[in-house]
Amino acid sequence: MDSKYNPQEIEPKWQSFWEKERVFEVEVDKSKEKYYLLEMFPYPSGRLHMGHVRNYSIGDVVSRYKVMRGFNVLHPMGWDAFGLPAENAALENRVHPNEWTRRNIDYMRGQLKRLGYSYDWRREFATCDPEYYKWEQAVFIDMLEKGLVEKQKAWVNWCDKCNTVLANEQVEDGYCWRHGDTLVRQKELSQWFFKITRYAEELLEWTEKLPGWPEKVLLMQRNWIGKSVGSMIHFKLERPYPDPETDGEIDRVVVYTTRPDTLFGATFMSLAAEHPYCEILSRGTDREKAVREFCDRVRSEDKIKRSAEDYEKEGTFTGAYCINPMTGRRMPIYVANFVLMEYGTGAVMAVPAHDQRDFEFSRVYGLDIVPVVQPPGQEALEASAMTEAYEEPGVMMNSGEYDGMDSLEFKKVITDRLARENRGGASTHYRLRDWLISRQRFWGAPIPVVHCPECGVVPVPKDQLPVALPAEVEFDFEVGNPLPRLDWWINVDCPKCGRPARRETDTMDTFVESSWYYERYASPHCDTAPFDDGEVHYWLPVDQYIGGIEHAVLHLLYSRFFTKVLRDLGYVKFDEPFTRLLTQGMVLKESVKCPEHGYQFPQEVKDYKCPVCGKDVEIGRKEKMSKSKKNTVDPEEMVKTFGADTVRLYLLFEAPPNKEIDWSENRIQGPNRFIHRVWNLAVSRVEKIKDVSASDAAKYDFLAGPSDEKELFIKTHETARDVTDRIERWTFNTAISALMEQFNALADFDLEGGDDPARRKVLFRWSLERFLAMLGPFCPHLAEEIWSALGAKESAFHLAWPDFDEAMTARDTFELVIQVNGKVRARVNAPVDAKKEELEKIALANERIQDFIKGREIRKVIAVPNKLVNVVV
RNA sequence: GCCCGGAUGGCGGAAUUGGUAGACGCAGCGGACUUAAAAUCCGCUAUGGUUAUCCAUGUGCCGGUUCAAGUCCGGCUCCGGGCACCA
Repeated sequence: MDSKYNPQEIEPKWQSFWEKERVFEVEVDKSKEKYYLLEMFPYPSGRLHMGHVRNYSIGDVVSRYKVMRGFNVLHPMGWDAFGLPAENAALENRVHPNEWTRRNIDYMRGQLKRLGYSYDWRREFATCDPEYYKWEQAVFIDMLEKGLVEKQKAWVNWCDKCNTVLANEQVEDGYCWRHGDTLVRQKELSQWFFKITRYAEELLEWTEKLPGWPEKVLLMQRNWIGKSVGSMIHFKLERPYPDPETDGEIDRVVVYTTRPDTLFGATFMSLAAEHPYCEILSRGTDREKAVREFCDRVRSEDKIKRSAEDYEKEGTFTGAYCINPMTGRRMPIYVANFVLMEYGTGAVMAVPAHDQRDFEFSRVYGLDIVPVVQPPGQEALEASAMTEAYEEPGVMMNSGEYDGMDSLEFKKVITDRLARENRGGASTHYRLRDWLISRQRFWGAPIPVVHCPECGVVPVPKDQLPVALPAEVEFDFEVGNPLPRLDWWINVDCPKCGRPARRETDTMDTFVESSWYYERYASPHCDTAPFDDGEVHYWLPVDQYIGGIEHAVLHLLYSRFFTKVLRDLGYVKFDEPFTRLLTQGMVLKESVKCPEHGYQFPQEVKDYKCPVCGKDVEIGRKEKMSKSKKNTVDPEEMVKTFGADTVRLYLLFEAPPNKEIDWSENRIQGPNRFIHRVWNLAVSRVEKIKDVSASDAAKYDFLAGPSDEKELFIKTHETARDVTDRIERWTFNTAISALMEQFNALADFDLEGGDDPARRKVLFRWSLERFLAMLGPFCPHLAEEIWSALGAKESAFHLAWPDFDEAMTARDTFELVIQVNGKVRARVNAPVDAKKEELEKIALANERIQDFIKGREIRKVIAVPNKLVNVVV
């Protein structure tokens, strides 16, 4: 060993050793219990960021730990390689996105290897490999045939910057998830959808059966699915209207409500601006122009404005009326700006007495308020006296024969009656919408269908897959997405009739690729099917998945859906992809902003002055590292300065995995110093213990030896217990602090003292070896280096995890705490397992305690064996 | 508005089922080594009290249960996150 710790030298050495010895390669082995550990794969943006390093360092601890515990561990890595940044880079640099992507992958693979992660690199693939998306296209065709994918005309989200549509899950607060500054517009377009709504109930039910997931994520998914139980109610129109779609007639408006009990109080009807009836009902009347103008205006407003809290409730009368099925009342039909087309039927029965929005609306437009639910135990509501809607349950009133009935009970009664009379019935709704998966972009998996003027939509036959992206394409800002212009690529013969047809030019949402990549890792090179049956059912489901909380309803919901689809298509036999999930905390850093020059790199800011102009800067709060805020720290720089082991140890020691980390250059000194101390201790001791073997430790009874030997022996056992426990409980920061304690004990242990030098050496070596074994998952290079300096020929990767024997930690005395009235007044040594009575005797005999109880009456003495005695006076 | 989390020294964080609050580390202070600095090593470090091995106070606030509360119960405050005109 060099006297100086030099990670730049030892880390690459061990990395190539692991690669050469194929240490991390795994195969199906039915004699061993499998463990599939997965971290969310990265988008190859160019360089790893600190969040990646944290994610993968957490995973690597568990992976290496499970190997040492005897599991057959699958730990793969790959690339989420399709997506917009590659395409934008292509436009800017006029290179094919593939070239940009591959270059980034090569670079980032190198970065991952320099961090020493235990991946089986033979299983690596990128989602932009045609051998990968070929199988995605095959599944798409299966789904098409099963009716799980459909082209629908709908109002969809459009981002002007992405130049494409977006799924609901990709719209955050009305803004594009990629471009936080770009408002999403609504456009009516014909697009491809995955029928995820068919799985709404199953996806919801299974959230109750995933105990290994954080409750928070399950809750977010439940909210997103948004189940509500209510009724459909038909309202007859006053007169029929012609239906332009079917050439038939429209005679009713159907609404969905969770408050059928308030039906007697429905005094008008509200339609969404996107509702087709707005036009139909007003056509040819004097309301036509006003309705069209109102609808156009509302529709052109962006989502964020429409969902703002102070968005004023507005509407306009369509000129049409419908009839309340219970009261026969003539109800005017309005278009209202607060009614959403995407929820329920886009039409709402308005009950101003019992819905605050309807109440406000009725005030503005002078519509009748009829209370039908009476607050229990209070006087009946009086419409003229109401200042707000009464939304709670109560007792029915103004509801004919049902007056006096409990409103909750009435819900069932009225729904049953409507169903019996064919005027409605029970209905369940979900907030979840179908997943819009088509994108008007080049760099994605092509949707494998052709459009034939004769046969319509025709899937590409499976033996002609993949429908590969063209390799020879010019990229130009003026043109944008080149795909729709590539006549040679688009013009094909219809696979069905052979006549000229056109290829679909939309590609799939990149979230489709990430919905099943983890299943492909089981047999990444299988070329006859998406998965090899034996492999996928040996390894899957993923036992532990680790990634960011930001995917709580995106990737994690899509993946659950896709797995269920694959199951129903007969590809897999399990229901859920991820048994356990850890959402790791983000790595944060404060941002620094100059009022004139915007965000600045904190490390370039001195004395709170802008490095450009010298003006005072604002120190922002700690937030997620991002390029736009310039608050990033490049992990590669950190690895160059401190070494991979130190960066890993810092990220693991700073906080528990699920908590945020405030990046601090200061605090990396702790782990850095610890690693140097470990190195220095090894350098100074290795030669002295070379001639003894740790296995001789079994020959000695250290518990009977000198007290310092006994203490090190017990500490070593206790550390095995604590580190194991804490890894199992996912608090790696405290696992590391336990290792630090054992190290401190090792460093304090005097190798020279005692009566039997050989025994001391054996003890020290045995303790050091166990320490190194447990250090391995955290600092693998350091552990390997010292392990080999001790004479080992095998990799420390395959060491057995230190066992723990309770009997080996048996001390014969403990520190007894003596309290008077619950306050600690003395500590004395007492024999372990002393009886309560003995402890009481010891406590009362103590001089200091006697001072405290002198002249006072002892009311009670409580003794807790091996802990404390409390004297109550 | 609704639903989840949180709140412990100057800082990150410990404290399995109520039983020694502050493990481990950072920063700080003092000392050793050094011509000097860095590094390293040793010691101190919750707050207050004329800082002895003593006393008092102390885990966001108010109250309760208990021999004993960071931990349990009731009522708040603040912070973070998710959802939100969902009929």
